[in-house]
Amino acid sequence: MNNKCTVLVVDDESRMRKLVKDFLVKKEFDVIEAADGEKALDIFFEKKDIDLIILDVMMPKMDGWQVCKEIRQYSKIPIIMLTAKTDEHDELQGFNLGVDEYISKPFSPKILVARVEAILRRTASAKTGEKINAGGIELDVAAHEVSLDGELLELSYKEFELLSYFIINQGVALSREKILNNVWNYDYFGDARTIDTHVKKLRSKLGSKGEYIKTIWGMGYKFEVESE
Amino acid sequence: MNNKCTVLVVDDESRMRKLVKDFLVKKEFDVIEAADGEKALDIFFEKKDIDLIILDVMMPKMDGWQVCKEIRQYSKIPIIMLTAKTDEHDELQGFNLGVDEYISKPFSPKILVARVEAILRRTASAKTGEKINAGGIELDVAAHEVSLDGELLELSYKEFELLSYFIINQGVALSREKILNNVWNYDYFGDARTIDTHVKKLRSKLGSKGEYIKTIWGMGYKFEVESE
DNA sequence: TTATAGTTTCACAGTTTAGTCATATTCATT
DNA sequence: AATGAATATGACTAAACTGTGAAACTATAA
Repeated sequence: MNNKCTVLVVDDESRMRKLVKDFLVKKEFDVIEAADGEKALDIFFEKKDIDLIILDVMMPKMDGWQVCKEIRQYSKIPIIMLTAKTDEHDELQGFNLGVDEYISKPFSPKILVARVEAILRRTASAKTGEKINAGGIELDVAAHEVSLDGELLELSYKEFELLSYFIINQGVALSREKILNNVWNYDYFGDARTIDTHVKKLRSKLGSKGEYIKTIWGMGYKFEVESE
Repeated sequence: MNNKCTVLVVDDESRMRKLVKDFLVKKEFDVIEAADGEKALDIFFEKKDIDLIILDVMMPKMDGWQVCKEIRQYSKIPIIMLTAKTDEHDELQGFNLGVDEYISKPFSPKILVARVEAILRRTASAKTGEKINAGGIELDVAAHEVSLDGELLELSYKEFELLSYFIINQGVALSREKILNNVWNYDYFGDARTIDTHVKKLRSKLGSKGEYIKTIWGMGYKFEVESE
């Protein structure tokens, strides 16, 4: 999947860096380490082929938020933040700063790797102008367009976001909460039934293909194409 | 089920280590031994492919709690604690430290193995795309789907949750209380007989495979596939 | 400002499901 | 085999959930 993607791991604790590095190396990633925020910035601006940054929040001199803010002025590179404990305020701050994922220590390295791969998959498809096809529904992420059997479909912003989320996660049962957190924002506190309304519209716009959006009673929705 | 999962067994008594090791090896696990807490930490941070740790509480130099605390700063790896006798205070402490299971000596090695397998199944299924097969019943946690010999089975939300819980804990006897706490919520105050009704429905939907859900008289239920 | 499209909330109706209860059955023990 | 206790079962009711249309609200552009 990845032709040696390069990940920059920033943490002041060498043991933690080593832990993360070893797991990523095992999964065929190139890993560069940085012991503090300043070094991280140096490396990032010097080497130009870094694909993702894993950033510890708690660091001396320059903390993770500052590093993130600095980088975000120049780059949209995916950033994963590591924080000591689940702290909702942190999480909100992170998403405002454009953090892509947020993992609280302690974490399972396997999960870390899974998140890294998921993010790179996501950004890869957005970059290369790749199109995703699911049962005749063609999604052009870069162009923000959807075609039904070649015919362009008019979708609103939210409708597109929702359909993208469904198609990217096809075959996976998605709870309303999960959908809200991903398609809306983590700080959205509205009614979960809003989803239903959007699903209704999507289904009607998708015509017969609307059936791919399945209802999972008591749980949420799932996008699935029959013949697979 | 497991492609040679590696278990780290930490106990100062070599006889106890050997006992646990022999049973795990018989079940196709790789086993690494450590005679004290410090060695355990060394091994854990050096070798990165350990899937589960079995940890004795009573050890010289560094006791099990300390080892657990140390590891939990870096990893969510499943930890099973062995203690000399059931002591509620210990159990609470362990729970706060993030211990996954708690087994009091003396224990039946069979139970130990069953718990190890249950925990690994649990963590494995958390990873996406993992399917669990138990005697022709295939559980796809991500898709929220169950197949019987390849044939998709229609289950309600609760039925699916209950069956998942049974299959993840296959081979483990489950009291009604435990089932209520895990499949329902901790604040559920309804009748425990509700479980019976759901078991009834599950059994009938599972057809001949319904027999895998065994009744343990005066206690609860156990999911077990004959030939195992 | 007004018009327009998009988003969200709400209430009602129609379904599905969960849980209860009474009765039948099974089990362990004597 | 008889007994008492626990479980299985089927029918029923209450509760929970979803689909839908319309109204309220928001943001945007003319």
